[in-house]
This record gives sequence, structure tokens and C-alpha cells, in this order.
Amino acid sequence: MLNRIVLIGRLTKDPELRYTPNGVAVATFTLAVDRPFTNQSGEREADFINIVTWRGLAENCANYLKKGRLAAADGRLQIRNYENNEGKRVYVSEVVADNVRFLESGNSGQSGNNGNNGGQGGQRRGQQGDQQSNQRFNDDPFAKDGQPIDISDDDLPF
Amino acid sequence: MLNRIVLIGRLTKDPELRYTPNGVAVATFTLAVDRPFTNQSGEREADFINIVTWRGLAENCANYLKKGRLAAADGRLQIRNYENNEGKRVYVSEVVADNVRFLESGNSGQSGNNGNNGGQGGQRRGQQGDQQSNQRFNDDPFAKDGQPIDISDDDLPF
Amino acid sequence: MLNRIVLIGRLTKDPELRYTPNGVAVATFTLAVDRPFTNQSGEREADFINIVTWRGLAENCANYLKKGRLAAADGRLQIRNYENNEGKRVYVSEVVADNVRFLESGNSGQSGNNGNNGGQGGQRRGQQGDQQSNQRFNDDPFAKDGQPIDISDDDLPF
Amino acid sequence: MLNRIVLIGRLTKDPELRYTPNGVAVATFTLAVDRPFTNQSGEREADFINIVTWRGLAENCANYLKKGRLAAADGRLQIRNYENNEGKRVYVSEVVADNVRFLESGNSGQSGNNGNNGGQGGQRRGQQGDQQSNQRFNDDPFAKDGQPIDISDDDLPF
DNA sequence: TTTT
DNA sequence: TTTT
Repeated sequence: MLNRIVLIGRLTKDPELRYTPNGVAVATFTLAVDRPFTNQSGEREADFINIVTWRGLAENCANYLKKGRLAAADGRLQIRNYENNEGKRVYVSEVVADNVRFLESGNSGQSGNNGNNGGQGGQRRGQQGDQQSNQRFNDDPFAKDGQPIDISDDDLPF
Repeated sequence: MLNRIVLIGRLTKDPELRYTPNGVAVATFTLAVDRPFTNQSGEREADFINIVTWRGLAENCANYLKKGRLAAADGRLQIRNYENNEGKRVYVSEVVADNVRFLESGNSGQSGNNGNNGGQGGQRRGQQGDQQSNQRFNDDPFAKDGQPIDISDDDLPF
Repeated sequence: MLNRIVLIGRLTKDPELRYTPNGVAVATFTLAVDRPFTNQSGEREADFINIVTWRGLAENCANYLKKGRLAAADGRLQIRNYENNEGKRVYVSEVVADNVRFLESGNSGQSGNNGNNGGQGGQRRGQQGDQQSNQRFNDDPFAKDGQPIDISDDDLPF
Repeated sequence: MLNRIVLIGRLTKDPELRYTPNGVAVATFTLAVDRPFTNQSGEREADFINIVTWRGLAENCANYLKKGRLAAADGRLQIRNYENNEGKRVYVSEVVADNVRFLESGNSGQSGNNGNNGGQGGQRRGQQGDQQSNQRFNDDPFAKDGQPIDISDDDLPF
């Protein structure tokens, strides 16, 4: 009934931008979030948390975030599950963010930028077939190897 | 660097209470948290989110929470991973809650109770060997089948 | 750049429903949120936190919430300030909630209700001049005595 | 019963560090948090939110935060009230933070620093009477002019 | 493997 | 001005 999460961490890689068959942008990336304590050998571990963003925010993330950058994500925790190729149920957890803040300006130029994303403008890309349009969904947006698509635009929560 | 989550949902089962080899109480349960939208067939789905609590809060959860009850959890999202018996890496996500609120009083009696847990009192159970002491940790506190213990008291974050 | 708050508490009074000159619904109420500790005389104090909701959510709150009911609010903390009649600047803090959960079903009937609000449907009331339409904004939506209106519909954040 | 807030913003001034009569450190500062929308004249306004931190975290904030720096605060919203010198009740809202993250390293040196505070170490300053010890509490930790102290160490929540 |  |  209520599900709200806020994270601050660093991207483990550049974001990946894909499009649904209907041309809706989706970006995925992973934040490394340091734990607030050290383990028994004195090292600080991190949680690696998958983030998904949609539409205009997805495109902003793809444009402005890079591996190593510090970012904040605000959204909801989602637990999906699917059957893998060995017929076993696999659970995937990810944060569906409706708000991402870019906490580092990217030391090359970009002055005047406040480190903010440009809100939640919901632009929808056309079917122009550019170089990114071959990136389509599979069962797990964080998986590399393509499973048949089972996420359609009808699933979109907003 | 910052990791904060708040959930409200219903328990899918009664909590499970276990103890580390050193006698520290741990309770685990799962909250069904309704999604804020319906899917393409008009049904409201839920996310099933694992919760872990420690010490006095664990014992309060075990005492006052039951299957179906409404509860709020406030904590941090943790992603653990371990190698399963087939040598494959499995990812487990869970919310380590430092605050749980009991939002239903349990319609039988219990008047005067405010629906609150009793804070974070950190009582530590002795090694009396009572009927619960055979519940020990394995790799995944949410798994039923016993793997060798790899969580010791040294891991405790607080 | 990021501002997210989640509260659970009890309403100190029934909500108040008003409308902007353009017919947009606004509900205000106060949540008493118990502090997580007791003071030096052993009493648990509470924070009394003003909540504002808009549009369809406002009307749902007015319909389903009552004095004493338990509710959760999720939103953003806003600090407004205005000059009072003595020319002094007054600061008003309130939570602008985009999500409110009704955690008690209202013991009279209402079965089938899940305790949820009906989402964020943004219905806008017409200017029919019914018995509530004389409730208009002043400087402080939580104040009783009418100051000249300075919140117009242009201020609406969504 | 539950009260959790996360903010990211910039300090409007350097933090102020004071001590209670018993030598417990308290730091106060204000975060300017941009609103997620622009007003009717196209300007982005901000909320100016008071933050209070205690003990070791207070001393870290005083040492590492400066006017203009970006920071995240995680805590609880508190609404205090007191009677001012004209016998009028004044309401003060502030976030009591148990976690503050320094999101900018302070471009001078300090390499190797992760931008994190050093946790919640609760050091307590002795009564050495150094140059800061004349900074004592009054009714409102954010007020400049001294009212008689009414916050004693007994009020400390942790 | 899931709750109302 | 405050709720159970």
C-alpha cells in the first residue's frame, strides 16, 4: 500500500537505454550504495541496486549519467519474477525511480546546470529505427541475453 | 551512501524467529505491498518484499505480527548474493528494518496497546536451549533448507 | 533537489475541504505523529504535522478520513512564509502529500474497501456554488481567519 | 508513529555548532531544497529547511559543511512550539537528522575522502570552556537572540 | 511459495 | 488549537 525508497550511490557502469516495441524509452543502471557499517574484516561493502527509469527521465539519465557518477534515486521497490531457461523461478528486484538527481556535474563544461534532471517530461520516441531501436526488452531488463519480450507498453505504470 | 525505504503492506505468513549461534534474535517475514496501479488485465498486483529485523525488535515482531496483519517497515534495502548448490550466484534482496509499526491491533483484546512496537531495545537471548534455539542461520534467512551458516554475530550492523 | 517524507499518525480533527477560485479541491488536516522516545517526565510527545492534498485525493481524504483515524502520508515538506497583520514574517510548514493511505477502515460497514485511497485521479469540481464553495484560500490554508487570497490555481504544482 | 524524511539541498550558511550545558554538541544549519516545479512567473523556488544534528555527527557537520555545499539529510520532522516575548505561540519546524551525507568534497584537497560523514560516533565534549562553550541553547536553536535555556540534556532523544 |  |  505504500512503497517509497531513496538511494544515493555511484553508477557501476554507463546506463543502458532501450525502447519498448511502442517506442517508450527505458533506462537501466545500477547504483553501488555503501553500507553504513564495515564488515568483520573492516571493509565497507556496498549494495548494488538496479534502477529503472522511463520516458523522458530515462533519456535524461542516458544523456547525463556515466559510470562512477554520484546520483540519487527516489522511487518504489519492485520484485519481479520469471521462469528462467532451466524452468526455475528467478526473482529480480529493482527500484522504479520517478525522480533521479545528478549529484555531479560531469567535470567537462556544463556550467549553469544545477545537477538536476529536467523533471518528468514524458516524451515518447517515434519509430525512427535509429541505432538504439534494436535494444528491446526481455524478461529481465538487466540481463544481456535476449529472452522473448513479455513487457508490453500496457504494463507501463504511468 | 544513503539507503532508506518505507513500506506498508500485509504479512504473507507468520514471522519466523531464529537465533544466531551467539543468541541474537532475528525475525524474517514477507510483506505483500500492493502496487499503485493495475496491470493490463485490470488486476492489482503486489510486490512481495522480504523483511529482516534483529534483537528486541525481532522478538516483538514474532510476538505481535501474524499472517495477514498490516504493518509498516522502515529500514534499508540490502542485496546479498551467495553461490547455490549448483555453483550459481543467487541474489537475495531484503529490507533490514530498524523500525516496524503494527498497524492492526489484533482484534482479540490487547487494549491499551498503541499498535506500536516497543522501540529498539536490544535484548540478547541467552543460550538456554529452548524450543527455538535449533533455528539457526544458513546462507539465506528466507530459505527453508539448511545451508552451512555464513552469517556470524560479527556481521551484525548494530 | 530532493524532498521526500513519509508519516504515519492520527488525525487531530476531521479534514477541511476547500476549493480554489478555479474550483480545484484542497483538503487540509493535521497528523499527530508520536515521537520515538519519551521525554524526561516519561511521557510520549507527538509532532502535529499539517498535511495538504489536492484534487481527487483531497476529496477522498475529506470523504474517508475522520478525527482519530490512523493514516499514512507520503509527500514533500514545504515551508511557506507570509507577512501577518502585524507585519511580521510567519513561517508555515506543511507536507504536500501526493499519496495518503487510510489505515483504518472506519468500523461502520464499508467492507470491500481496502483502506486505500483511489489513486491520484485529478477531478476538478465545477463552480456549482454548493455549500462548500464558500470555503476559499487565504494566506495560510491552516488558518481560520480569512486573509486575502494569495494562492491562485497558477501555483498548483501538478 | 512513523516519521521519516530525506532531503538533498545546499547550505544557506555555514553550520552553527553549540553545546548543551552538559557538553553535548549540536549543529544547526538550513538546507535550500529546490521545489520540483516552477511558479507562475517561471522561477524555481526553494524550501528552506532547518536541520539539527547531535553529538559526533554535529561535530562532523560543523567541520565538513560550508555555505553553498550540497548535502543530504535523513531524519525525522519535528514541530516544536514555544511562547515568544510577546506571549504568542510560535511554531518551529526542523529536521532532526541522524544521517548527513556530504555530497561535495570541498575542492581543496581532501582526496581519498568519499564524501561520507564518519557515521554516528557519539563523542561528548568535556567542559573545557573553550571558545565555543559560550554557545548555549535558547528556546529556538535557530534564533540568534538568547532566550533562557529550556532544552536540557534530558531532552536528548538518543 | 504469497497478503486483504 | 491537537490524536490513540
